[in-house]
Amino acid sequence: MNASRIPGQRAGLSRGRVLGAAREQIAEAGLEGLTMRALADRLGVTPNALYSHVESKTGLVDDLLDDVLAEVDEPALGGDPRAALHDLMSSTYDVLLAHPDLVPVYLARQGARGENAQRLGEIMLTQLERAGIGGPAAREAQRVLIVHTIGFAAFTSSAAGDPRVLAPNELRSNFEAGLHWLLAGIGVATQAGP
Amino acid sequence: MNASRIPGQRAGLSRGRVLGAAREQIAEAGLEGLTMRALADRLGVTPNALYSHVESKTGLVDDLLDDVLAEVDEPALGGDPRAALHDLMSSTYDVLLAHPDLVPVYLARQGARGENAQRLGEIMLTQLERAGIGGPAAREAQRVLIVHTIGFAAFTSSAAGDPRVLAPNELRSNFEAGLHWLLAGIGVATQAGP
DNA sequence: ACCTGAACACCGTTCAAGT
DNA sequence: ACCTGAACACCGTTCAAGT
Repeated sequence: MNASRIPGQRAGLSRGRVLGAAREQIAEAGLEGLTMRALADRLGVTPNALYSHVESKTGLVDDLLDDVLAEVDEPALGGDPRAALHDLMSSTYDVLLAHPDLVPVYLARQGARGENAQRLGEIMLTQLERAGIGGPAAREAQRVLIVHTIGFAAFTSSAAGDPRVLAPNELRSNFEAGLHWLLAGIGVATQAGP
Repeated sequence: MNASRIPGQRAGLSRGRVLGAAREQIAEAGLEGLTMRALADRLGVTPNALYSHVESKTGLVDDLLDDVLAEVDEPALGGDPRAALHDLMSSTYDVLLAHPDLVPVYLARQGARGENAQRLGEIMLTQLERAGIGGPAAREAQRVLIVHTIGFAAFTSSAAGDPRVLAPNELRSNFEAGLHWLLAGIGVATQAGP
């Protein structure tokens, strides 16, 4: 597109601008529409210019994934640990569904390598500890809750394009039902379901 | 590779042979190694010849996915419905882990379009009914159990390439723990965990 | 350090032709 | 109907060069 620049001239790119453009591209054309070449076009740059700010397409997507988790609401520090765990998973579900194209990629990658993913994982362990669950049992509970939350978000987002769709409301309350069953099994359940 | 054939000569291809070669290719080179061109090479054929037996690469993978589910053990008809549900999900988990490269694709696709997937879904509903769960509650339970099983299989298979790995045994008993929590919550639990 | 130009080594899929 | 030959419209990534 932009042939007015010659080698050596800056285009004003930055890592942040590249990630932002990637989010725009996904929003407009879906995950399959996110190619290095389309991304370069959007930024008015040749494809290889991106590699000055991003190590690879895989790395770019990894950063995108972890950035999404920054939007998850952290529970208050002093509150009820059971409610905190419920709200944390529930907020994660909502945040994931706000970026439906990225959800299927989550379980494919190792679930917890980015900064935000690790931080959320530690918050979970802290709240589990406060609820009386520690050691290996806490890590078991943590994995089950993560799988349920990301898995159900993936299920919901893939069902969105289906002909005989369920209403998102129904799938959300389905997610909540499972979450309560799990919290009860782990031993941190509130008295009543919603 | 094979330049000895001229247009019009048969190569002896069939849908079954294509699917079989696809499985071999995945086993040797992983899912990313499954390309139409590599598949054609393996069969001694030009890439476009495959389109006489398969509608697209996506369709091929869909068939591969559903074929895997044919290996799942069906529960005995007359037994305890709680045990049947447990064994069915447990067998599904094992079968999925026997094909780790295909697992991440499952949740990305609509979970239940193939023949075998639908058949297993109906078996679940039958056993839930026998356990006293019917109607919308049964479909809720069904979704939660499916998400847990496929999700945990995906988690386990992605953790297999990890440096600080957990033993597969540990992840399997982690899966079992979550499964028992869910069955208890649904209302079809056995008295004791494993 | 940041970008362009050009290229490498691939993809899935289609179209026309041959038997 | 089943295959080849050739091509279309793409990919991610690398290498050399320019400022």
